[in-house]
Amino acid sequence: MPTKKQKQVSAAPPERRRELLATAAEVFAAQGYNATTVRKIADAAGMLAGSLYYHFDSKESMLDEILSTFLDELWAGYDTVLAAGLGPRETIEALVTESFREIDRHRDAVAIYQKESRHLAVQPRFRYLADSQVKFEKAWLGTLERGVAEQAFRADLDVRLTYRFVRDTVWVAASWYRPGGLHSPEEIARQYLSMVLDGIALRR
Amino acid sequence: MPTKKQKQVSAAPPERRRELLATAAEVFAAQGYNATTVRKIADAAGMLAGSLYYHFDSKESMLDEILSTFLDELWAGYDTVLAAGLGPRETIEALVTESFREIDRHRDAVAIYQKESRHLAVQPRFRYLADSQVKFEKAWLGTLERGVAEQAFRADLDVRLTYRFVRDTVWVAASWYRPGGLHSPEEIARQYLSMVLDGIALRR
Amino acid sequence: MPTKKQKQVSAAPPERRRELLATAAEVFAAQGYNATTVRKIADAAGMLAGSLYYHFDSKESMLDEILSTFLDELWAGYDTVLAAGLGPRETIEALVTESFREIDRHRDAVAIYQKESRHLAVQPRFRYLADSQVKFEKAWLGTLERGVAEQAFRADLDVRLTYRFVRDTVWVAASWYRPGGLHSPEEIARQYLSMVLDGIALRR
Amino acid sequence: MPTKKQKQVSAAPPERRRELLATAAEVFAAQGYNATTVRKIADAAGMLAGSLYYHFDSKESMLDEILSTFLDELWAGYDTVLAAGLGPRETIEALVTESFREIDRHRDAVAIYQKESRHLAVQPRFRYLADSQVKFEKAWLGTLERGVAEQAFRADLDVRLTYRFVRDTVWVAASWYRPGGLHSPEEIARQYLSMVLDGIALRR
DNA sequence: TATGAATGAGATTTCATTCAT
DNA sequence: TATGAATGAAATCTCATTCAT
Repeated sequence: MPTKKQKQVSAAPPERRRELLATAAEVFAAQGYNATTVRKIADAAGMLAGSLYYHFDSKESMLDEILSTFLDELWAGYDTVLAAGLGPRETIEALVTESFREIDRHRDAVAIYQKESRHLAVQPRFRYLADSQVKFEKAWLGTLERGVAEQAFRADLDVRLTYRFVRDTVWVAASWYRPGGLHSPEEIARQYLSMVLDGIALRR
Repeated sequence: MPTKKQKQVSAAPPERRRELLATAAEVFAAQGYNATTVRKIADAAGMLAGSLYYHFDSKESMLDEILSTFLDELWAGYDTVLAAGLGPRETIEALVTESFREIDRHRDAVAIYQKESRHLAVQPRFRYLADSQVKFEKAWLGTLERGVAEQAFRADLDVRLTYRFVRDTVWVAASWYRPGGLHSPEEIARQYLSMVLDGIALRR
Repeated sequence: MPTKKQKQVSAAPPERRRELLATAAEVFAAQGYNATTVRKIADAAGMLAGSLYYHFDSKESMLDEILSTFLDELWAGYDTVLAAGLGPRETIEALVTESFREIDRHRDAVAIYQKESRHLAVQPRFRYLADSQVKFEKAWLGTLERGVAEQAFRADLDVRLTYRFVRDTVWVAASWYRPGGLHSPEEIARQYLSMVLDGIALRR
Repeated sequence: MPTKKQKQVSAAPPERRRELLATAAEVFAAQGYNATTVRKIADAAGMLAGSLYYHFDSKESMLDEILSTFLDELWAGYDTVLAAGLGPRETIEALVTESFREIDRHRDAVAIYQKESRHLAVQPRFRYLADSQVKFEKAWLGTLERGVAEQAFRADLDVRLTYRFVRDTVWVAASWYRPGGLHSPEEIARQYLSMVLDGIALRR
């Protein structure tokens, strides 16, 4: 039964949008949002700059949709993990693994997020970035604190510093990660977790 | 390393220049290079946009001077460390500590470097960024490999992954570091090293 | 007078055309011709912008048809009045009454005419607006002059000023007139004529 | 003592602005706001389109400044009249005369106001147009009502209709008025008042 | 040294119009 | 008849840069 492409019954309209957003995300990630002209996006999509405005209100709304779509999916994954009732170490392991999966699925969006979220977050339109940031910190920092209390994590470290360490460590990976590379997201997660949890020094 | 452009105006008091560059760096770091208009810099410096051109050739040359000054100093520090003939673990410790000191001294430049160096490096004018990158990798990766060989570091990790892990982990700190905060650069370095080398998990 | 363009699509049901023109006229009148996008018209008509082009050549041709239809009807009425051989005062009364009837029937067209005719008239396509203007002035000014000569109207006024006064006085009414309001066009005409002819001051 | 141009001591900066606004107003009045491109304004001012943005934020802000400046002056004049404690007929006479003086001084702004104020007034930025409208109606309608009560004006007319009649009759004059023409504003006001108050019909 | 005004190139956006389906 | 997608021209606006004073 050679149905290469199942008919998009009701999911028809967003199809083109999604393609265009993927293209835009690629260019944004590669060149930076501000350095990206809509003409570059249109070129990459094989159309004229003005034509993009049939699909989107503005360059900014493309950025908005890219980021919010990513964050929605990220939180779907995180919320599942957080609701699973795991111990602190297992929660951290699951969050890190989930993060690398998201990087794998949304590499461009993550890269954009890394570079732009800080100065975007002050704009009302992008308030949700700041909100997400807060929720994010609550989840990770809370887990780390629980881990210290339950003697899963070291107590001699500034927990806030630890939080930043783990957070940055994971997410900057998006800047060099290439989907379809040598390592699967799970494999990268495994090695990262090993380093983060046990260190890189050889134990004697 | 960056070859310094000839100073543009003969006897421009270096004092004012430095102030203006610091101002520019602050704005670049906060808003991103492309999103920063010369007007914003001028506003922050209390002058009109056109007046900046008495001091600098162009917006790009400000960026250039900020980044090259930073890299010059960074390499002065690194080269001293690398010439000291320390063991691999001690070398890593010294490099990390030196890195946090540079973040302390050049926070804005580091933040700019993080955000912009990738797409700048392709321009001839900023070739030195790519050169530095190569030299940087040689120093760190080499030290890590030496450490594995000398059984200072674990052999079961992908060393390239380890390199990125350590590199990113240290430098992203510039994105949240505030000079004059709770911890001195040395204290932060100490804790970071402890995490990187020994992990955050409690050993039983 | 406007020479009708050939109907663009052979058997386009004139019914739908008329509806669409009424819709277009409404939007033109409310927002101004230039500020009206074809999308706004299409929205108001419950279709997509491109679909309008099945019915009309262009946005301009809609405007053309609205204005020429209105002027055709206006002149049918005026010509009847002018051919009736009335005295000057009675002619003015009849013209004013007829004008308010036209405002009642073509409110939007009149409003558009008021706002746009001056700058449209220079275009060849809209030459008929200028022609109408000339014919209009001839009819009114002539009647007023005849009235002065026959001692129906005051001789101490600049007749040109009087002409403008009467003309404007009547037609601006389209800007506030709402069909189906308190007063019938005939009643408004009566009161306007009373003011124009006898003034608003109480006679002692 | 040939002082052609007194030195503009403190009023220096707005000089250029005022010139440019006058130019813009001229073009807006002639072609309509929407049909006027900033390029046309710039051409008329002998500069490039982009250069206008050194002086103004946007095309809209030029319009805003033109209209608000006009209304400020108008109300200064009206308020003086209204505060003078005149009888109703004398108040109407003074308001009409003042109106023609404003038309003389701000012909372009008045023409723009006539054409654009209705659809602008719905925008928050131009709320003051609606406010002014209300205040305007209060002043004129109030005076007319007082005049009816004090038997200065006819009681057999719909006063609201009378208000519109007088209001429109005066202000549309801006559409044909040319400063420096045959009649001074005062002379036009005199004849208009004569028509409005006593009618154009010859009394027997 | 700095200002005020402008340039000119290019960016984003708008919109009437077209056209295959 | 209408839709969905696009074109292409032009409009508004931005901004690094220049320059006379």
